[in-house]
This record gives sequence, structure tokens and C-alpha cells, in this order.
Amino acid sequence: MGATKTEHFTDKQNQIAILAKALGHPARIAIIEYLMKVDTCICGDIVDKLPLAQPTVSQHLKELKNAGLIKGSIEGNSICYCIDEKAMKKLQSYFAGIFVNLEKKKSNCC
Amino acid sequence: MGATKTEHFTDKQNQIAILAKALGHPARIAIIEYLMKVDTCICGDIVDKLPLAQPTVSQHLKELKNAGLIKGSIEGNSICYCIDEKAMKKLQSYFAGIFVNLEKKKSNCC
DNA sequence: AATCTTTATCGTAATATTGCAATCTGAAAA
DNA sequence: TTTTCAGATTGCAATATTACGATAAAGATT
Repeated sequence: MGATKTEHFTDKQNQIAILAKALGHPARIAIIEYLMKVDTCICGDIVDKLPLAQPTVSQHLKELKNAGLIKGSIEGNSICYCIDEKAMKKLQSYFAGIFVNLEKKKSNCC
Repeated sequence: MGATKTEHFTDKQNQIAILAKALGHPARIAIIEYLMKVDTCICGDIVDKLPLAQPTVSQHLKELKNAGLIKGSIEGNSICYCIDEKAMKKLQSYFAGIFVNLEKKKSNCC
């Protein structure tokens, strides 16, 4: 054991979980926030902005990329990373949906 | 190593990461979705709805509770869990903010 | 070509997560 | 009070994550 039993859940549940998991680390939140702030997404100085060693940052970038939250394109010698809007929209609308639902039953217990 | 270096990040970044991490498992997404669907939050049959053993479900509930996403109150013999709107709102507005920001700079690279 | 710069990958150690059987706790029912 | 029932906790095995030094890969610069 130790492995998540993904086969027992719906595709959508797994998809959202993958996205949420990828954001479940402060370094990766920091990366996303940095990518948002920077206009030109000439990245690579991400490493300089984070308090982590270069291989660690590279690994976090890989995880964000695997989850589909960012995409990178080769820019000469270096690499240009930026946020993938589609994935971000998926998360945004998921939570918006939950929130609307909660408002509706503006209830009750606990 | 192996432990997240939370001290290097802002409180807000850590907070969002904690919430996201708690949702980073399909079983916990399924729990949240079930709690949303059920009107009366008389819970406890969550175990029956999930393809996991009772101790495992109990652990997932604990993690959601620790993150602040759900709250539980003792209801006689059993326990009544439900979603904590405040935490959900925090996530919702965070992603909404990101999304607005991305729309604004409807740009450019990658 | 030799070197530099940028990013990825490998290997490894420390720690965390996932999952469950067994067991405990505490309230309700008998 | 004994039994029963709902949940939590413990203990453990399997696996995943986090972090980084060392090194590799590949384009840029000299």
C-alpha cells in the first residue's frame, strides 16, 4: 500500500485531485504566483526567486507541468515557462461551482 | 530532507498549499462532493459510499478537518461532518483572483 | 574546439502519505 | 451492567514526496 487507489474514483475526481495535489506545496504556489506577476515569461530566474536549490526547483516545475498547470517552450538557450490557462480555469470553475452550491443551501448545521 | 521547507514561504502561500494539498486526493474530493450533495449533513455513511476501509476514511476525514475544509460535531452516537464554507471561499476567491489576472494580460508567449 | 550557461536527470537520504487489520473509546440500547 | 454500534487511534508495510549534490545535455559564446 501507499499508492492511491485511483481506479475507484471518477475521472473528474482524479483530475481535480491531480491539479490540487500539484498546488499542494508552497514552492509550487510561489512559482505560479511568480509566473503571474512577470509579464514577459522569460523564466529560469525562478530559481533565483525561490529559496531552493536548482534541481529542486526543476523538479517542482516538472510536477506542475505534468499536472498541466504550466507549459514550457524552449527559448534559445533557456526555457520559457508560463501558466496554462485551461487548467487554471478548470480549477477556478470547479471551486466556483462548489461555492454556488454552498450558497444555495445557505443552511443549517454544524 | 523530505520535509517541506515551509519557513521560506509566506503565510498565505503556505495556507493555500495546505488547502490544496488536502484536496490532492480523489477520496477527499469524493468526500467533499458527497458532503455537498447531502442536504442534511448527517454523515457517517460516508464510509459506505467510498471504496475504502473505515480507518482509511477516518484518516482522510481527519486530514480534511486539520486543513479546515470540514468540521464535525458530535450528534448523539454518531458524528455530523460538513463543509467549512470559510475555507472553501478562501480557495474559490484565490483561484478567481488568478483567473482574473490571467484574463487581464490575455497575452502572449508559450 | 573549448568553455560557459541553463536546465534536466540521477542517485540517495530523510520524511510523508496511503491503506488496512486490530484495537480502543464512548455513547446508546438491551 | 452487558452488549452493540459508530468512529478514532495504533501499528505496520508499501509507496511517494522533498531536497540536494553530482553530473549530464544542449545551445550560446568565445
